[in-house]
Amino acid sequence: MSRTPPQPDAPVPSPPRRRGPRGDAADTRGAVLAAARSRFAEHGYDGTKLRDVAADAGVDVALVSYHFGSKDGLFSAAMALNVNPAKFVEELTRDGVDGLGERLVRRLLGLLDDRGTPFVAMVRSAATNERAAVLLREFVQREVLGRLAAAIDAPEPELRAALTGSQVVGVIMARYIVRVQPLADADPETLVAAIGPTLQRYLTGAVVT
Amino acid sequence: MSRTPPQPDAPVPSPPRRRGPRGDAADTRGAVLAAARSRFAEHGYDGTKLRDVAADAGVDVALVSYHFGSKDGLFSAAMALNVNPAKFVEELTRDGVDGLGERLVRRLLGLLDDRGTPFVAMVRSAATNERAAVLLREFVQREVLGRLAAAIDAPEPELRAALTGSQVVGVIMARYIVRVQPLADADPETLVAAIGPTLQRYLTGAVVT
DNA sequence: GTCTATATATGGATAGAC
DNA sequence: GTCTATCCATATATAGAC
Repeated sequence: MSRTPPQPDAPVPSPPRRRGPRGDAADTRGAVLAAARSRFAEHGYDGTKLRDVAADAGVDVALVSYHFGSKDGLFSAAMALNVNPAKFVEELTRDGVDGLGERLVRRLLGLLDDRGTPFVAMVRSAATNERAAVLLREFVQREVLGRLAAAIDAPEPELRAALTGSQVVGVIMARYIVRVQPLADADPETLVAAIGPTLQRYLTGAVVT
Repeated sequence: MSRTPPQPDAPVPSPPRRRGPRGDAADTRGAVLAAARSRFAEHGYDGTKLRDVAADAGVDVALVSYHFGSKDGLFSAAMALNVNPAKFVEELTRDGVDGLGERLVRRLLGLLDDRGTPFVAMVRSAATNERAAVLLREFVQREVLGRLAAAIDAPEPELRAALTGSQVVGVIMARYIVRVQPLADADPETLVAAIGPTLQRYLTGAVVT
């Protein structure tokens, strides 16, 4: 197998770009960011080429470097989350700890099922790129699991948070990246029923002997 | 951050290699395979360079191509599992279905905790490389989860198998790749107690409403 | 701000001497 | 079987004209 042959997602037949400032809304930066999110989510950090991002955004490659300095800079900017972790956790825990696991799964799937979310990109990139792994670890641990652990009240909060994170990451890998059936195409509520109790136990149940 | 600066795992001070057949055991092929497993596990498919593999093995780069034809060929050879899935599942299910979840976790951690196992390489590579993703999906689904689903006797065996797989992959990501604490350094038996019941429920419990 | 052209680096693969 | 030398493709980054 020829190692994922050079297949640009869409051949992008090099649309004739005219010179000078763009006539339209001209938010080059925004267009590049959107394209980058999608690319990073699909192919991970190393698999994403600046040329493809530029082509998707309909701008020249050089502009990417111009606006974001480097591929790293682009990645950082693209990963800036569009959801507020604090608000996210607050909404989940607002109604108490009962059914928290189910609510967490439901909310997460709702967030991830509409494509291109930065989180999928982070998980994908984390597998091969050290920078992405650090970002993911720090973000998940501090911004999400830390808050979650603080909100519940049980012994060994860090372990509980990590266990919860492991199941969440596993679902993301299985459903969105590796696409194991029937999990990949399962109805969201099926997964809520199946996985919710797991997270509930990790968060509030008996996890250590 | 300069995107994982060019840091070979060990600087490898280019040991003076003499010409002609190796005087020692001379299992060049085996040495290359071992090095490849370790590299693929550490850096994934795309992150692994033939030059590094060759350096680790103490042989010339050209020999890698000579023996395995291409990077793809090397990957396939390296991924040839050193554990027999059929035997693995048989041993797990031999004593019945009680405590199956715990036994599965315990056996898995025992397998993965001594480094460089091909499975970590597959998970890591699957995130960005399509070939690795296909290999992982097919292997896990057919060789492991399929047998496991057949061995237990419960409705919706495929969903159960996939759910089990998701938690397993999640632990691998969290413990070996992203290294989320305290899960990364947790005592194996702690994880057996924490995660075993989850798998037990996925395999034999009530997972759908 | 945007483009062209190019420097620079990297990594897989091959030809051919030994 | 092993090594040297090299080709070639790919990709990031930058210089400088417009």
